Amino acid sequence: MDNFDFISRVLQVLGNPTRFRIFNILMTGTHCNCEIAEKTGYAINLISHHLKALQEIDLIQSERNKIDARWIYYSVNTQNLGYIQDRLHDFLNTNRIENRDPACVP
Amino acid sequence: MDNFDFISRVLQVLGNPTRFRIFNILMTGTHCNCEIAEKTGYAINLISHHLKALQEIDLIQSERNKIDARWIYYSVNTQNLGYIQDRLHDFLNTNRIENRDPACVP
DNA sequence: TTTATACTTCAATATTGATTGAAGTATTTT
DNA sequence: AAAATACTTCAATCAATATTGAAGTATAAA
Repeated sequence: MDNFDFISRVLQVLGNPTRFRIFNILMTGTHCNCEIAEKTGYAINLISHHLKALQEIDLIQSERNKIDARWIYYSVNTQNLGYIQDRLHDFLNTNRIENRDPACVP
Repeated sequence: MDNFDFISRVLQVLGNPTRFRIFNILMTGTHCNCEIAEKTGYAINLISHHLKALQEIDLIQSERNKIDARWIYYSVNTQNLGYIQDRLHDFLNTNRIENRDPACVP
């Protein structure tokens, strides 16, 4: 997957409003599935589904509680978020835009 | 529409791979519909449809050719792109992430 | 003023993937 | 060992929207 496809995929994943909302909750810190359910009102399996998509692009990570491993904590993968932030910034950089004359002229 | 919804909408629009590809072509400079069709192979009305969506969030703009007004030129709205770039950068800022203990603990 | 061009809009269909409900897994508690 | 908890995975349905084909609009050329 080249950089173009990577950015496209990230936008696709965050482009879903439900996922965007869940991600934004994780931006306020570590949460478990049940807490996200509480805050959003979404079904618990739906949250699980979207967390998986976020995890697949390494935007978030999960960790089981040391004492009670039934609890799984989800948090933003800060290192990769920084990377994505940079790639996205580069992608949207206005300097990339060339002063081009369209080929189709009368 | 608050900033959160705005970013969500931008991600939604760019999250579509076809639109993302069209947008990326415009990042290489001004194009008319027919040129995008040539480069992508997409149907001309499909391109028109996606350009409209990009235009609705002011990511791109259009201008008719002065001599032959049948030609419509599409280009990235650099000012608004810069704004979006900044908002997105803020949104993804790792400093926003709080060091939070999940409420659900054993 | 008829025809051609460049593009848009509309309406219908197709596709993707979001959502739901049920079943399954892992772990802990009793 | 059985029941409860926290969550995941599967399979089916549903909804949003992408795509297509046809008709429509605006402008220019013949």
